[in-house]
Amino acid sequence: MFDKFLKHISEYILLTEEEITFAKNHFPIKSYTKNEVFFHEGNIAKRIYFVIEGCVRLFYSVDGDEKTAYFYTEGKFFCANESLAKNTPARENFQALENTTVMLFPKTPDEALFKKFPNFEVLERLALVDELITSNRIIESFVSKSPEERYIELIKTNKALFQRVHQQYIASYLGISPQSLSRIRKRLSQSSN
Amino acid sequence: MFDKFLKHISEYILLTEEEITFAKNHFPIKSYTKNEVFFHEGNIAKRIYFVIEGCVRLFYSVDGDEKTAYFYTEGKFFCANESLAKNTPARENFQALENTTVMLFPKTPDEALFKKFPNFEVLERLALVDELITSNRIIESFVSKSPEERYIELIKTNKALFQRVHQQYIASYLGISPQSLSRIRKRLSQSSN
DNA sequence: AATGGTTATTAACTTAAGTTAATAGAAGTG
DNA sequence: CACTTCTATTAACTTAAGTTAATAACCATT
Repeated sequence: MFDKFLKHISEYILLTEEEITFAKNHFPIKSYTKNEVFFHEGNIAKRIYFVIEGCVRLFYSVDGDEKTAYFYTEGKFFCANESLAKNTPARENFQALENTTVMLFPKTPDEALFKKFPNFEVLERLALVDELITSNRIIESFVSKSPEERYIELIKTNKALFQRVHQQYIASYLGISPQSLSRIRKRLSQSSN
Repeated sequence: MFDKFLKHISEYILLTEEEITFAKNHFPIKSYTKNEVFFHEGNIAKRIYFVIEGCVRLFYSVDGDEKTAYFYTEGKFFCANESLAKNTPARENFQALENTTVMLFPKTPDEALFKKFPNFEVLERLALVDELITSNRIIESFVSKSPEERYIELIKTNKALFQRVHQQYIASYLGISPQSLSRIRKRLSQSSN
């Protein structure tokens, strides 16, 4: 499993032998079972997660409803950012949608660690920027596209997601009800025939 | 104007005398006139902006329409993040909605600068995290609230914005048409009387 | 293979947003 | 101050999403 981690992390940065050894000895690997909600709102985030294998859903609870904000798959970092930064209770919930294995990175900024292994600081910054870019794209999509257009965009950019994730979650991620997504799909399948 | 910068920046971090002097000598201050679009899509971002005074609108051009994604006011950092990180043409446009003064921070990560003045690195990370938290809140709002609820939320969290920004831009920021925002306002004013 | 439980689809109806256009109101300019 | 221009509101109509409920399709378990 650690080898898979190395493979994914090489997409971000080339770690030194020392850094790899340190990660192996100090960054825990954890596994969650399908559908397990392993981080609950109200808790204070202490760690940054990295998906080695599987798929994680970020959702908010609103009036007993779950509203999906994002999906994280292999090679992605995630955490309850605001909670981590401000030491406040998180509003986020994280759920494994498949049997999922993650690596836990230390809470940042960890200046002592960064001084010893500067690549971890670079890595963390890359992860932050990556997440920010993704978030900005989602916002762009919400302000500039209709639900139908967002659905079409998602198929284009991440068709694989539909093979892994329930449609109700995708509907929520698009900001609409499952019924509306069903209608959109019907509309599109009819207009293309 | 530099004093105003120091006042705002103190909300983030305490800079050393050396860092303050360096900023004064190396980080340019620029002013834009009301309505000026000072950064256009298609350009490649080279700088991080910091608002010293005024208000900046981030918008995307879609089929000749302008879609507002965010407003930046005093004390906020902004830039075309993806363009800056990947050296690709930006999709963002930035427009001063008032006469606006900004400070230009160097493109990051600037490892040489960070080594000499570590606080700039910390500052940049704080700015990134701040922007990410804001983005995540906006996404939470889009997936979990109706336009009307987003409008009510915005009044609660940032009423001052309504004194500074045209309603059409706020409508776009909420993901709806100006006419819809007008209707929402009417609905709410009637139901509260 | 049969069962029970979950997920997706469909339908009928309600509500609200999009669109086009006209009007009223506010702000900026000479 | 008058004029022009831009912005916000209103109206009428269209389109699509929300909602509730029923049904169909799919999965998991035994």
